[in-house]
Amino acid sequence: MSPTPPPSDLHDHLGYWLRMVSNAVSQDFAREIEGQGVTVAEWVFLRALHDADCLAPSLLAERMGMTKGAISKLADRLSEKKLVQRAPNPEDGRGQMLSLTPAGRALVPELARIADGNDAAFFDTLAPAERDHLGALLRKIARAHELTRAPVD
Amino acid sequence: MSPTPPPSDLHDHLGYWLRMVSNAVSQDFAREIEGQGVTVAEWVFLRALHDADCLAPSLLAERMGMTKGAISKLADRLSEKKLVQRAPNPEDGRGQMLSLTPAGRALVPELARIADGNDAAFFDTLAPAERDHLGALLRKIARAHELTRAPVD
DNA sequence: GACATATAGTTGACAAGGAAACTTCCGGGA
DNA sequence: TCCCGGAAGTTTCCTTGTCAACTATATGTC
Repeated sequence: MSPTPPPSDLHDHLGYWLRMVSNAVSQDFAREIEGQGVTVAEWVFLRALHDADCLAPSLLAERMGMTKGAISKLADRLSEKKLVQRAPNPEDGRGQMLSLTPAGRALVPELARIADGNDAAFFDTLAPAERDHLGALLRKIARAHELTRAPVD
Repeated sequence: MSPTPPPSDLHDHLGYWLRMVSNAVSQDFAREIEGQGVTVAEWVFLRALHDADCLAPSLLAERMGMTKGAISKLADRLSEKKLVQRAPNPEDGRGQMLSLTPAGRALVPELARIADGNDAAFFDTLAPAERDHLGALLRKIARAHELTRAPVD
């Protein structure tokens, strides 16, 4: 028997493969939407706003799993790009309401198509049943660990 | 027919679930090894060095999927922590040879055990067959896209 | 009504990685 | 031998996130 067994290999962990594939997907996607002048975090931000019509930064922070500070700066950038606008919350002097500008609203479907294409391209090496299975497994894990935040990075 | 179909939902993408689960695993792991004074990138660095005995920074950059600059700074930090040492490469005046210090070598099995525990804890909600299947699917995707770099972030 | 406490958002300091310029060294031609 | 192109590392600047301190507003308690 060896005095100290060799440490487990990186490749033995599911987390390793998960990170590898996940990073590749995200990096591919980031590169594609870079052409639209937008980052992945900005895409998630815009997409959330598209559904909500108008959202408080604190809620967005909660949903995106980022700090208030990060959201504040993200909003600055998107506002600079004329994709998002801030308005005071009439019911609470501290709060504000974020919403998409027309340009921002117009951009979302464009980005969504890119996201669709990226996802399809990346997972087309799997058969449809395998894709379904992969999705089911991931959702099962997410549910078990009560993951709810939209992942950003 | 609607004039503009609604943009696809984030949740429709496999990449979304992949990122969500992957980020959760990594963040959990990062929090656990923080107690050992080490980051995830540093763990990957140390683990690679453990197998290689001595490695050039450029090779490490290749394997970790990071830039030379990042590796240079990572080596600085680990050297500061007395876990890694630099030596000049006798055969090439430009190169150097990175290796683990005794402290670094002693730390790797400790970190490996934490990694094992983290992985087990995270995926124990899946049945063994499901875990195998998940791993197989991820490796299939990695192979199809020729992913070889150890993911870091 | 006044004050203590909590909450919304902003800001500044810091961390860590990428891109590119830079330094040093190698090795191949003329 | 003397260049000159390329490779190895380092350094600088930029980006983008966290954390914690700060400002302003709201709310509950006496």
